[in-house]
This record gives sequence, C-alpha cells and structure tokens, in this order.
Amino acid sequence: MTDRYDFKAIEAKWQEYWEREGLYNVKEEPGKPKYYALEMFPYPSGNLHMGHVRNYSIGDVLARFKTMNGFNVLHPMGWDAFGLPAENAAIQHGIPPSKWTQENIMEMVEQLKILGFSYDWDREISTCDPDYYKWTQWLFLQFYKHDLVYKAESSVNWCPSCSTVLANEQVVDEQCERCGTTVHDRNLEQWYFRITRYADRLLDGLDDLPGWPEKVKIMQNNWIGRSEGVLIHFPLEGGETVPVFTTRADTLYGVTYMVLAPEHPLVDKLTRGTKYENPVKEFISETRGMDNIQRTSEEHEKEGMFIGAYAENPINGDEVPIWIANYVLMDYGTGAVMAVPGHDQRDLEFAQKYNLPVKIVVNPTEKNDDNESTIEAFADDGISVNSGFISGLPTPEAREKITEYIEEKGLGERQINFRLRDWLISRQRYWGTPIPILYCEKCGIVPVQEEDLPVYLPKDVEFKPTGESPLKYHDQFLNAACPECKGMATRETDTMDTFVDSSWYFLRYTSPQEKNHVVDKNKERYWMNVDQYIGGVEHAILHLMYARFFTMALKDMGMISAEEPFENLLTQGMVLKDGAKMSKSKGNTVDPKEIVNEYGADTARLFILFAAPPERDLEWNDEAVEGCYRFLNRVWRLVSTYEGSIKGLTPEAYRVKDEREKDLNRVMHNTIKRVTEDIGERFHYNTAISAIMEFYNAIQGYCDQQPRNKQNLQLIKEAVSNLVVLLAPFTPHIAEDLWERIGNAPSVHGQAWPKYDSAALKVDDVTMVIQVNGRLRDRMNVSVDTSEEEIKDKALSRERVSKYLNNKEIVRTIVIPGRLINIVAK
RNA sequence: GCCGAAGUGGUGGAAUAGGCAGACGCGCUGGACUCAAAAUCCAGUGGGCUUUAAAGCCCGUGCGGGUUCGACCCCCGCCUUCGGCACCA
Repeated sequence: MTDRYDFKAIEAKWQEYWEREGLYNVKEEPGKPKYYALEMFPYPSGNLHMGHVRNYSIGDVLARFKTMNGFNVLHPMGWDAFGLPAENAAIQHGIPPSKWTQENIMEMVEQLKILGFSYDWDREISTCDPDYYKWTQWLFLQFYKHDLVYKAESSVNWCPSCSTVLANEQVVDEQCERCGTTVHDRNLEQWYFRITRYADRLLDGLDDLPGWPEKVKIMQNNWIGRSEGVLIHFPLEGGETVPVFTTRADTLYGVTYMVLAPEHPLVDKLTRGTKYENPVKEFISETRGMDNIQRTSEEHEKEGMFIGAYAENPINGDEVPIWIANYVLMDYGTGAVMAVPGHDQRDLEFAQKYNLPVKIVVNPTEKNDDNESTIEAFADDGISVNSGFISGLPTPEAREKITEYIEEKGLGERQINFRLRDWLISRQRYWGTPIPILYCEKCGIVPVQEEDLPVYLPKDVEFKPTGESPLKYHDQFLNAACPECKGMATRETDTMDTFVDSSWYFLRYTSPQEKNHVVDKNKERYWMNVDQYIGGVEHAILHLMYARFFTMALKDMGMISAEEPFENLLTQGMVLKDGAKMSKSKGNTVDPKEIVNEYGADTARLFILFAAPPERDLEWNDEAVEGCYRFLNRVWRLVSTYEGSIKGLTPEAYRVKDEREKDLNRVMHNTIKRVTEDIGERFHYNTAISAIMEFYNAIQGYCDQQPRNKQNLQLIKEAVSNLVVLLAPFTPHIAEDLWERIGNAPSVHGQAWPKYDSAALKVDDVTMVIQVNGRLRDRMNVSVDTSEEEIKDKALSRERVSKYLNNKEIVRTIVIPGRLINIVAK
C-alpha cells in the first residue's frame, strides 16, 4: 500500500526535527576543514520574494553539499535592518520604525524557516540591534583615529524626496537609487570615509580574486578608474602657477587655452577688480543654480567664458588664455585642464563653439583614415608633429620623453589619479546608526568615548511629515556633556549610510555574541574568508567595494586577518515573469508563500534551481513548477513501492548479475559523478537535477522491465539510497523522510556524500559515429579496446560508408577513439 | 559614445576539452486505464523532402565571411537584446 506524498506533514516534521536537534548550529572545529557559505542578508521588508528564495536556495544547496562532503559549514543569516522604508512606515502609518522592523523580521524568519534553509539561527544578527550598531560606531571611532574619517564641505547629491544626501554610488542616471527622484546639488558639510586611500589596493586586489566574475571586476575597475599622467605647472603672471593633470603630456605643444572649473579658487582671485569679475560671477551662479535635470537635458552642451587672464605654456613660453567652463569638474585632478582641441573631443567642441585655435600635434600613423573632418579630434596614438624635440616620435615614446623632460626641469611631476571619490556616509535620517560625534563649543568636534558606546538611538521620537530627522528635536539625545571639558555639547544628528552597517556583518557572524571586541580574532581567523558569497549583481560596485574597503582597513588596524572578504562570488540572475523582472508595480509577482502552500518548499526549491543555471535570469513558469512537483511525486511512489522490501536489508556489497543490473549500476555511478561535479565545480544545479531525473528514470525503467521475482533488491536499495542522498541538498525534507522510510536513522544530511566507482563507469562496447567528409553516415558498435586500424577497417567495410566512397580516393582518416571516425575522401 | 554579457525547437534550457545539436523538464499529439473526467502510465514530438515500406536525403544553433578533416564552440565583420559607465582631462 502506498501513501500519498504529504509535503505539508513532511516539511513540518523535519523542520521541527532540525531545530530540535540543532543540526545547523556550528562551532569552530580546528581539526576539520571549514567552509563559510554566505548569501547577502536581506532588508526586512516583511515579505520574502522570489529573488530571495532563489538566492537562499542556491546557498542552501551549497551549504548542505559541503557539509555532506565533510566540511564544517558556517551558514548564517541576518538583517540589514536600518533604512528608509521603516521611517516611511512611521511617517505614513504611525508605526515606530523599531516595531515595524522587528515585526517584519519575525515574519521573514517564519518564511525562511518554512523553506527549510539550513541556517545557524543562533548567529542571527540585526544591524539595528544596539549590540551590533555599538560596534559599527566603535569602528567609526577607529576609522576616525586612523584618519580614515573626516568632515568636509562640498557639493553633494541631495535627494529631495528622501531628504538626505547620497553617495555617488547611490545616484543612478542623476536619480536617487532608492526612490527615483532627480537628485540636486547642494553644498553641505558631511562625513566621509577616506576610501580613496585604498584605491590602489582595491584595484590591485581584484587580480587576486580569480573566483569573482570578470564582469564584476571590470565594473569595479572602471569605477575606481586609475589613470597615470603628469601634473604640469603652468606659470601665471606674478609667479604663481596653475597645476593641471594630463594623461597626454605629449600633446603639450598643442595647448591653445586652459580651462578652470567654475568653482576653482583661482577664478575669484584672477577676476577680482577686473571687468570680468561680474560677468564671471553671473555665469557661475547660473551654472551652479541649475539642477541636474537642466544640466543633462542640454545634452552636454559645453558652455564657458574667458576670464581675462593668461598662463604660460611651460614647454614653449606660449601665452595661454584662461577660460572657465561647465565641462571641467572641480573634484577630479586639480579642477583645471590644459585644452588640446586638436586631440581631445571635448576641447574641440568647446573650441569650435568659441572660435579658439586648433593646433595639430599628432598625426595618425595610417594616412588612409578619413581624418580630414574637423568634427572629430584625433585622440588615438600616432606620431608627434610640430612638437619640438618630440616631433617624429610615436605617442608612447613621445609621452615618456616629454615627461622625463618636465620632471628634469621641475615643470611638473608624474601623478596617478582615480575616479573613485571618498565615501559620503552621513544621512540626514533617523533610522540608522548614530554617528558617535559631539560638537562642543569649546573643544569643537569631539568623538564619543569608546566606553560611552553605544550612542543609543532614542525610541520615543516624533516624526515630522517633512521627513526631517526627529533626532534634531530630541533634547535628551541632542544634549550631552563634552568628554574633554565636561561642558555642554551637542550630538551629531546625522546617522550612517546603511552600507556602513553591511560592510562588516560577515565578520560579526564569526562571533556574533562577542561582548568585548568587534570580533573574536581567533574565530575570525578560523572562519574567514567567506568561501562563497552569493547575491544580486546590483551590488557589484556599492556593497562589494565598501565591504572590501572595510576588510582591508580593519586588517591594517590589526583587528582581523583577512585582506579580502569574499573568496568566491556568484552573482545570481533575476527572477522574471512574462519577460520582465517581478515587481509589485508591474503586478507580475508570484508569492513564495502561495507556491509553498500549494506544492511545498521542496518543489519551490527544485523548480527555482532547475529552471536555469544560477547566474542567468530565470523565467517563472507555473506549469514547469507542476512538473517538478510531479517528479517528486514519482520519486515518492517509487520509494513507497519498495520501502517495505528493502527497509530490512542490511547494507552489504551488492552484486550485479546481468546486463540490466550492470547498466543501472553504471548509470548510478555516472550520476554520482555528474551531480558531484555539477554542484561542486560548476554551480550547474540545473544539470545536476537533470542527471538525478535521468537516474530516477533508469531505476524506474529497471523495475518495470525486470520481473518482480528477478529484481535485485540489494541493488535497488543501493540505487534508491543514492537517489535520496543526491536529492538531499536540493529537496531536504522529502529526502529526509524517504531516508528514514528505507530504514535509516536521520539525518540524511549527516550522511557522507557518495563516491563513484570508476570501475562501474567502464563500458565494454561503444557506439561510434562514422563520418565521410564530415557528414554523419553511419554508426557502429565496437568494443572499447578496438585498435585504430581495426576501427578503420570496420568502418570502411560498411555498406553505408562504402557507397559514399565510390570512385573516390581516401585522403585521410581521423579516429577519435570511442567517439567518432571521419573519412576524408576526394 | 565606451566597456561587458547574451542570442540554440512551440517553450525553459543541455552539449564540461573543436567531435552524434536539441539531454532533462514543460507544452503538444496519439494511446492505455475510466461510464466519464482528473490523476497516473506508455509512445511520439526541430523543419523540409523522397519512398509501398524498411529506410534514406537535404536544411538547421541571430546574419555574412573565414580557419579546420570536422565549428553552437575559435577568428573577422555586422544585427538585435540586456547590463554597466558616461564630460574623469
């Protein structure tokens, strides 16, 4: 009698068992190899979506697989719990952010548990927990001590809807990454992390990450944007000089004007008291008053004006008029550029608009290029001309020679510039880690003493409908004694960017309850690095670069041993429905809860892993989900049919007696091989699952073909056991249940991963393909040890082959043993 | 504009090292079981053509070339889609 696959009862039973037995709680075991599997922790929005299910299913397969392969696996989960949605809920619905967040976390823990993920819940952390943010603040203070934090005024990105500033990384297409509102420029005094000090290391470190996708490394590489060049000092009348940065020192003879950024401090100095003073001021206030919509809508139209001053080209003494223009950025290089309109597209456009002279100093090597056009500047390498002592030299040599000359004569020096900017971390928001800083009238900026941490985020706050931070109006929070002079001081009311919280959480997982240190150094050394990190590619730059920066900085401060946090990175694709990303606004979401309710967690996991390889986007398909459900039902029925007759069999060496048994045995070992390699080496979970399905088909086929009284039950037991064990990482609940039903003590996840026997993989005969001139003409069965000569003879003697060889001469024969023979004939 | 990825049946995808294109699943068609349906099981399923049939032939991995005995795979030139960057001197 076979009973029904009752996934509800099975899943509840085993989830309860795992929790009761503490199966997934781990501690350091120095004798055992460790494996740290980590999925990006979620923001507790209150709802698990399919992207999460996919992310965590991928991680769970890996964690369970590694455990079964003898590793001591750390597989933690936590909450990126600070952030705007909690505040919006407070403003709109009057629910305190902490309450809203706590409730969401509880809800999501439930959802994660019903999916059967193997997390060590004892290590759960939440970034909004004072025990956690205390250490975020403590790290801020260490960064402060090491001059990695500073406060500065500059032009920043302001999101009027979120009423807060944003880091460069959080501005996408001039819009706020979170809410899509167009960002404005504002001049504000803000806190920065000196990530630029690590620019070189962040860049060079990418070479030591072979386990990262090339795509992500390229994106980080571009973002850091290292460029080598020369700082050249252009003298002004009166002895002062203007430094400009250029990567094309070889075009120095082609300079026809110079451009300063409108904000450049020299602008004011050079125009004061001249007839240019007022028009220049007007121009500057006009450009600066523009917000980013206007600037971008003008399609990068270059605008500027002459400011009445001249510099001298240090190489030849030419007089160089000084302009200001909106296309020169104050915060890159020196905020001043030497303009070479002959060989720089931007300079050319500007020169044409304002009738500035164009001088050609580099000729293309190949004359046939249509370089006649005056619309395009020749910016490639070529041969220097009209350039004094470097004339006639190819660009790389010309650049090197003139650079040497510049350095020798003291006209400038080599410099390396980065596009990466320092990381702006202040946010004018309530629900975040308070920045542990005090402002004292007497002592100025004073860091909070370490023993006074944490600076608690007050819970009794009132929200303004404007979104303005309630911390500004909370007297108890605001007022504090200065630790230095004991006088009155005011607290910093800005909180930290939530990316600060998530830049070190993976370290905290190694010792989440540690009271006296940010991490327990020994535990950190045991568990780090993260062996496999899994998450969405949208974090390719932001989170993944900040986390690398933190890891390097903490290492330098002697707190941890790791240089890079994530040894291997897997960026999973999106979950699509009807060709578009699932989203509430498009109304094409599928709720994981409903799927689990209808088919069970095992089916949901199986489908999501089977439908596409992890890196690719996955198209949701309800009918295919049912296919996975049917498969699990078939497995269930197969095991039910045999459980009574195989349960009592003691595990003993099984013997294969005939061809059918031998075939099944071979498929079994081949499946073990394929699944092991697909999970462990390639992350091709989809093909691993296909292999398991084929294995099931083979077992079922054997059972159907062999009369009941001739079946080798010992072999069936072995096959079914392996089928269940191979399924265990993907569909843990049904595997656990079937494992018990065929007479084993739980847990199947404590089983050693099966090994294949290469002897069983051997075949006696193989089918070889016969090609004539590369076209498939025939097949033949030969014994595996047939020699090449015999294969040729056999192939040529076949009628189907010989009919293609009439009146032709055999030129060549290629034999790939065991696969194919190709006869080339003319 | 620059950088990167992808393009394979009706469909999701497979082909691990240049060697049988389409594994596995979905869908579809036919059949079995059933009074009937659902569920389940069995068989077939890239396109075109020839043949009474067995079977055979041709075409086929976005397009056009190339290398090779042999190309989904390597090279060159395009097209399309998606992602990243975008006045960085």
